[in-house]
Amino acid sequence: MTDLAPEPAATYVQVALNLPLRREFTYVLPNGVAARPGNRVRVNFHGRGLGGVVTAVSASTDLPPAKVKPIEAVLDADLLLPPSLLELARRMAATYGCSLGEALDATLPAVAKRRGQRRIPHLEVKAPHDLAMQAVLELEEKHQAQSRVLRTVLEFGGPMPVLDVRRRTATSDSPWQTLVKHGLLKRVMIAEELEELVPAIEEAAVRHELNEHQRAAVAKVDESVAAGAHRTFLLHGVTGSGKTEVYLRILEEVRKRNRSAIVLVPEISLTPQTVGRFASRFPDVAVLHSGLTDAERGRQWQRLLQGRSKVVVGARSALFAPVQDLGLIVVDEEHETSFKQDSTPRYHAREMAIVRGEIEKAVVVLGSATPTLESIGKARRGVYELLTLPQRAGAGRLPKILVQDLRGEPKEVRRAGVVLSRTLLVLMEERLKARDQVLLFLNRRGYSPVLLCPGCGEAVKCESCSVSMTWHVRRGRLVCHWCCREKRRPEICPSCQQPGMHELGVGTERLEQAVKDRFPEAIVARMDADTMAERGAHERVLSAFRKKHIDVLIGTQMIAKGLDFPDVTLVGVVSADTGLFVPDYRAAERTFQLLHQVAGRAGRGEKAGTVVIQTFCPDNYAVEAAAKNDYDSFVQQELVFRKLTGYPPFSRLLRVLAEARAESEAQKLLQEAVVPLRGMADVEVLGPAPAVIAKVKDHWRWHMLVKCFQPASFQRAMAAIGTVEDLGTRTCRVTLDVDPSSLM
DNA sequence: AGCACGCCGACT
DNA sequence: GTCGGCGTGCTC
Repeated sequence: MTDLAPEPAATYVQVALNLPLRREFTYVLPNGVAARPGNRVRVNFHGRGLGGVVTAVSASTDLPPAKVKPIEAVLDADLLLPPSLLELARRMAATYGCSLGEALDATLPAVAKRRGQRRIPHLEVKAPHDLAMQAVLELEEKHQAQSRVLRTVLEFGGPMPVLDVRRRTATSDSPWQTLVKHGLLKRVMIAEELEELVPAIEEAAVRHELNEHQRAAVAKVDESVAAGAHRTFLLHGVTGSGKTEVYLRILEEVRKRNRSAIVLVPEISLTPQTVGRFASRFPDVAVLHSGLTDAERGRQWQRLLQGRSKVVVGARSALFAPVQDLGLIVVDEEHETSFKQDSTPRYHAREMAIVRGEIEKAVVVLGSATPTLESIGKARRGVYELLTLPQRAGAGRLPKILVQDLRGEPKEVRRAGVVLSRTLLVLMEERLKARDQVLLFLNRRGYSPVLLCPGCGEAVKCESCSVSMTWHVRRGRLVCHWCCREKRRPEICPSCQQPGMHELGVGTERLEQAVKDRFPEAIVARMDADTMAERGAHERVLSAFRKKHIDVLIGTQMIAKGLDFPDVTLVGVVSADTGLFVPDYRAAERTFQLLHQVAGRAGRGEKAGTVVIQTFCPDNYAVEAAAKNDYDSFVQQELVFRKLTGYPPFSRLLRVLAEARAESEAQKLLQEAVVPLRGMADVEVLGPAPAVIAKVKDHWRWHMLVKCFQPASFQRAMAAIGTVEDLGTRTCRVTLDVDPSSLM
C-alpha cells in the first residue's frame, strides 16, 4: 500500500514579519506556488493572518515538518521589493536595533485591503443621550477610565476615531471595549476622510538665472552623478539663497542622464507650493504625501517600479520609493527633526538616504541654511563635500535683526504676562499702517503653560504625567501636552484650597488675545496644532495670508519654516528663550536654527524686512549669532562645547528608555542593562537616571544615554544592550533610540 | 505585538 | 459558586 512515487521537493521560505521579534519564521510553499526574496506574502501566524516579506528561499529546513505551516498567499507577485531595498532594510534593522520585519514595514507601502478608501475604526454613542450621560456619572465612581472615554465620545458629538479616543483619554483599549460590550458605545468602521493634495501649478516654470555659487554647486554634483559613484554633498545655503533652484537644475541633469531621483522634504514643506514647483518642471513627478490612501500609495509604487515616474518628491518615507537606476537623493532642510521617525523603527531618513546612496551608487545632497553639527562635523572631516551658497539669490536682502532685551522692559509690561516690547509694538503699528504683514512667532501653544496658586505656589499638574497642565481658553479646559488628558479648571487650588488660580506664562492663544486687544482693527489669525486640527485648515490660512486677508499671523514652529510671503516685512520672535533651557545638548543649536529660520521669513520680496528677537538672554551665543546671521561663529562656539562634553558630532548617542508603572522596576531594569557597558572602551554612559519627564501616562520613566566615540564601540554597545524584546518585560517597556532626537 | 492560558477578587 | 480583571508564554 506504500506509494513509492517520490514526494516533490518542498520549498521553504524565510519570512520576516512586522513584529518586534528579531527572527524570521520558516514557511513552506504550496505545490506550484513560487516566491522569491522580496515577495510579500500572507501567512498564518499563531492563528492570525499576517503580512510578511520573503527574505530567503531554501530546499530544506531543520524544523520538524509538523511545525511548518504553508504560505497562505503570495501577494502582488509583480510588486517585488528590489534587492537594494531589502538590503537597505537589513542595514536599517542593524543600525536601529529593530527587527527586519519592522524595517521592511517602513520600507513597503501598506497593502491596500480594499480598493478605494481606507476604513478606520470609530466609536459612537449607542445608548440614548440621557442614558449615556447618566452612565458617565455612574461610572465616575468605580470605572474612571470608562467614564472618561464615554464622556469624550459624547462631547465629540459623532463617530470619533478610536485612536483619538485613546489619545485624548490616555487609556488602553480595554475601557472602550467594555463600553461596547455593555452597549453604551458602538464600534463602526468609517472611511477615512482624505483631502487631495492638488499639485496646483500656480507658479510658472520659471528658470531663475543662477549666480556663480549656484552654478558651481550644480557642476560639482553633476560631475559626481556622471562618475556614477556614491558621494554625499552638504549644500549650505543661507535662507533665500536659491537652494531649490539648485536642486531643480541638478534634477534636470540627472533626468538628462535618464536616471531617477528622490527629493525628501520635511512633512511641513510638502505643500502645493513646493510640490507645484517640482511638478511644473517635471511633469512625471510622483508625490508621496501622507494624504494618500493605501491603494493610491500602492499604485504610485507600481508606477515607480515600472519606471513611469522618475522623480519622486515626498516626506521621510519617500526615501523607499522603488525607482530604477537611482542617481540622486536630495534631503532638503537636512536639520529638520521630522526626518527622524519617532516610533519603531526609529530611523533617520538622512542617514538611511546615505546608506541607500552607498548601496545604489547614487549621489546624496543634504541641503540646509543651518546644517546640523553632525553634518558640519562630517563635512569638516571630509566625509561630505561642502558646497556653499553665501548670498541671497534674486531681489531678497537679508533682514535687519534687532535683539530686544526684555530685562529692560518696564514692570507693567512684564507683569501683564504678555510680553510685547515697546519696540515690537511700535514697529507693528508702523507696518500695519503701511498695509504690510506681520508674523509673530511663539513656540508654545495654549493660553498659559502653567496654572499656579499664588497662595502655595503649586501648579496644576497632570495626574498621569509629571508635567504641569496648559490652560486652553477656547477649549475651556486644562490640557496635558504629554498625554492629551483634559480636565476642567479648578476654582480653588487643589493642594491648599485657596481661590484665585493665576495664569503664568504666555502661549499663542494669549498672544493672539493680546494682539487683538492692542490692534483691534487688524485681522489676526493663529496657526498652531490647536487651530490646525481640521483638515485643510493649514492651506486655508496660508492662502488667506497670501491674499492679504490676514494682517498678523501668530504661530508656533508651524510658521517658522518655508513660508515665503513678499509682504511680510516684520517678524517678531516673542520669546527666543523658550527652547534655551531645555535639558538637551542641542538646546543652543535648536534655538539658533529656529531663530535663523524665523528671521528668514522677513524680507523675502522687494521690501526690506525687520526681525525683532525678544529675549532675556541677549548675551547667549546662539541668540547673538542668530542676530548677526553668523552661522560660522555659532558653529565655532558650539563645537567647542560639544568637544568638551563629548556629544555629537564627537560621539554617536544611544538612548535606552525604560517605562513601568512601578518606578523601581524601570530603575532596576536599567541598572542591570548598564552593567555590560561599564568600562567598555570608547564608551561613556550617562545614567541610568530618571527621565526629564519622570512620569507619562502613569508610567515612570528611567533612561540612560550611551556615548559611543568610535563606530566599533557603537557596534559593541548595541550588541551589549541586546535585543529590546529580551530586555523588556511584560510590565516594563524598553525603547532603544539610536541618534535620539529627543532626550526628554 | 497579539492572543492564548491561568490564577485571584467582587458580583449573582 | 462564576465572571472577568491582567500576569506569563509562545508564535514557523
